[in-house]
Amino acid sequence: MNKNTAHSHQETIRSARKALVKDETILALTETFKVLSDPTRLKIVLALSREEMCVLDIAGLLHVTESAISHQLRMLKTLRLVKHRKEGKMVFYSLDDEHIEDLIRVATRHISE
Amino acid sequence: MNKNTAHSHQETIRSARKALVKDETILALTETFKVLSDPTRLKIVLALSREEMCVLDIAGLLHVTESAISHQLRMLKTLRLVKHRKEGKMVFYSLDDEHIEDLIRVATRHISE
DNA sequence: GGAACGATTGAGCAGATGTTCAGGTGTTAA
DNA sequence: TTAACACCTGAACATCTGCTCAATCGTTCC
Repeated sequence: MNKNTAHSHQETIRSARKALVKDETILALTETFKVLSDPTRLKIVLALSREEMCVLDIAGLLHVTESAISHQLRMLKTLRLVKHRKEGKMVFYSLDDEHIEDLIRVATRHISE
Repeated sequence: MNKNTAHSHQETIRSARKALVKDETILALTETFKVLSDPTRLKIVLALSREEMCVLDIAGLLHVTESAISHQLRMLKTLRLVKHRKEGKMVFYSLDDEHIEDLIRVATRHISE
């Protein structure tokens, strides 16, 4: 039998016994947190949680260019966090996820200690 | 009175009336989400939520170098998410935040639809 | 003392990220 | 048709991020 240090030996045993979270789950979780980790995206989500808005409205509200907003909306759309509705030349966006607001609510409670 | 388009005019009124989230709050929220948006850090937090661990144990468990873990632990320590306790040449880390686990729990519920 | 060990640190690097810019699509109105 | 508008897109850019590597610190044990 190998004479490992007691330390790394215990680690091996513990590691084998412990049921870890699946990598796939870890990635899904980090993806979720990553979307909300950018100020612009978080502001968009917060704005849309109040009411449906079009791109120019969001851009004006956040003082960010149309283009930047459009890029972020595309990402939010891909991740199925927002949905859109066309009306003439305007595109109205709204939240498409009930859980996200819970997540922001819990985080808000967290930062206020 | 200026003849703006009806669209941007309404935006102006709405923007003035609406009470937005403070920028300071937004930054605190994104900071919180950003910590959990990296797989290595999330795994560290999940591991420490089960039990106190030293650097080498975490490194072995996650198959990441000591150095990488140490770097991340420093960040987690700065953000007061973990605390440490020295015992000889080993440093044991543990969670220092009750709310983080709630946040992960809510996110887990979210990804499982 | 010196060797071994656990942990930390800083510089450097490759990859990811968010914005800008210029150009494009599709729709409406003149 | 033409012009204006709302929006979208891809490339380029600067910045940020997480890891590696080498060196270092502090502690323990011989």
